[in-house]
Amino acid sequence: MSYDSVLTLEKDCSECPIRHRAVCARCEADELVVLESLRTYRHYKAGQTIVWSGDEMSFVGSVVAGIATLSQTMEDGRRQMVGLLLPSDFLGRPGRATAPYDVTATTDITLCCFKKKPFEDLMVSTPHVAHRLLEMTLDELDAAREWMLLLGRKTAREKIASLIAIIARRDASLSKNDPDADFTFDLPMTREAMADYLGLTLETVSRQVSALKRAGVIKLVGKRTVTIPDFGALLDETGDDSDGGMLV
Amino acid sequence: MSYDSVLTLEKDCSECPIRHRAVCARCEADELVVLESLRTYRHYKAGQTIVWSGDEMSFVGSVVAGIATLSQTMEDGRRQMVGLLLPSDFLGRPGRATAPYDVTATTDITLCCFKKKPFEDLMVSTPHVAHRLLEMTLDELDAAREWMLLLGRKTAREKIASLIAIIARRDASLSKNDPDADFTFDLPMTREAMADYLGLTLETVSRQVSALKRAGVIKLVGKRTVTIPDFGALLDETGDDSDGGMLV
DNA sequence: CTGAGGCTTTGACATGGATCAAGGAGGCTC
DNA sequence: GAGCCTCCTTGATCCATGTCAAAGCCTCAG
Repeated sequence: MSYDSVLTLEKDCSECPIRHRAVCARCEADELVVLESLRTYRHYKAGQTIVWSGDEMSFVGSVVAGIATLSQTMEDGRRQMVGLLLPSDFLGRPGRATAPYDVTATTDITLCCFKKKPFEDLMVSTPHVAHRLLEMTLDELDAAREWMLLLGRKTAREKIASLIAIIARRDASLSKNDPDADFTFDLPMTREAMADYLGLTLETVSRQVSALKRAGVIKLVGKRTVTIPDFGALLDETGDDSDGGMLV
Repeated sequence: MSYDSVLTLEKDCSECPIRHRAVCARCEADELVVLESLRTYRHYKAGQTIVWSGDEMSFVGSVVAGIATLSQTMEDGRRQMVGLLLPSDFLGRPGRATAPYDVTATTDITLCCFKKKPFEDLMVSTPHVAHRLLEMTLDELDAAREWMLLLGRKTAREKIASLIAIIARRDASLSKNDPDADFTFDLPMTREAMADYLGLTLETVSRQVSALKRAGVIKLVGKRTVTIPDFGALLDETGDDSDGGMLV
């Protein structure tokens, strides 16, 4: 294995960090061999735009490491984030020529890409890929619909609490913290990005974060590091069903 | 064919009105035979709840005729519609036990249903079904994301104009009207339902409909029948890119 | 250390949409 | 036709959030 390939994570698929969660999750060893022969890695720097809305998309792929966002912008500059791509999430759509949203790297990011046409062929020949992609798309649709409730009906304070709870939960599931301990994590985004997710202005975000802090629901260390002394208290602020919130 | 089966649209799949658009669109004649042996029709009256959020869902299926909505309700009664099921749309999710939303018939409705387990088997054995379902799910995801922009960033007036434009377009594509003529259609929902879609109150909906009428963008005959004298003028009110709006 | 630039906070004020309240229009039953 | 629904409209007022503006904090380059 070359030094370069170590740097860029281009290992065997069998050692890939997203092996068990990405579109290829269900593939057998022989299918992986085919995938491996088709894939190429791409790297983008934090802040870089990966695709512009309306551009032709010649490839599809999975996020291996890093975070990207999907967003739409109106003519006058109003912007709404419509999706978040975390490691193992899939980018692009087989069968579509142009991108419907802007895709932006929010951290340095590595993608495992396939040219669109070969991937479309793969979808036909490899049901495991198609099936896993369906599963992932259905999950994304659920997430989008939950977000619609947030955007359409929640107050600013509920929106902030919901976002923090979602990020906290994700971090908890990744880092397997002691669930009883206070727990602490970083908000991986600016106030402006939070505003774009939540359909608010950055000033309102700032004010509501301060309000939750004053109320003791969260604690801040610096601007970005959050500690949650009582997760239940945070959930009470989200406006979600008390039980529904716990189920996830 | 029995009298009863004519009444309930239970014809051969080959004569089914949604044959070319539903999950079964890609199926060959031999696959249809299998589907036909598994399907059962269900009927619901306008206003009836088809599934409650959290209920176990023992079936999945397609809308044959009529309209249903997907909605979420918060503890205090705030409600957000998160999806619309029109003829040929698919209801339910293979692999999931309970419904994540309320599903309500807004008109009398007929569903072509399959028990969940046999349908899941079908998904494996019939790639045409799985593939079509993926395609439909991706379309729904796009629609959900477009709606997120509307909910998060559009003004009340833009929301109303967008909703009317969407309904108008759908009716136009169904009825193949002369595109240059004024065209006229019914809003298939109450002001309250419109409010639940758009994240507004029914009063605001009423006011903004009146405002668009005063501005000459739409004309009303009765409460529900809308005429659009100049589609371009309506699109200008939606806040969408002038070209993007036209592309669809 | 100093200054510059990006991010964030906070204040003062404006306003779009929500809320509360009353009444109108059309359709239904009797 | 009378009375009663349900749905819709309109007015008055309130308030959450947006807008505009200033200043604070942190980091980085020099």
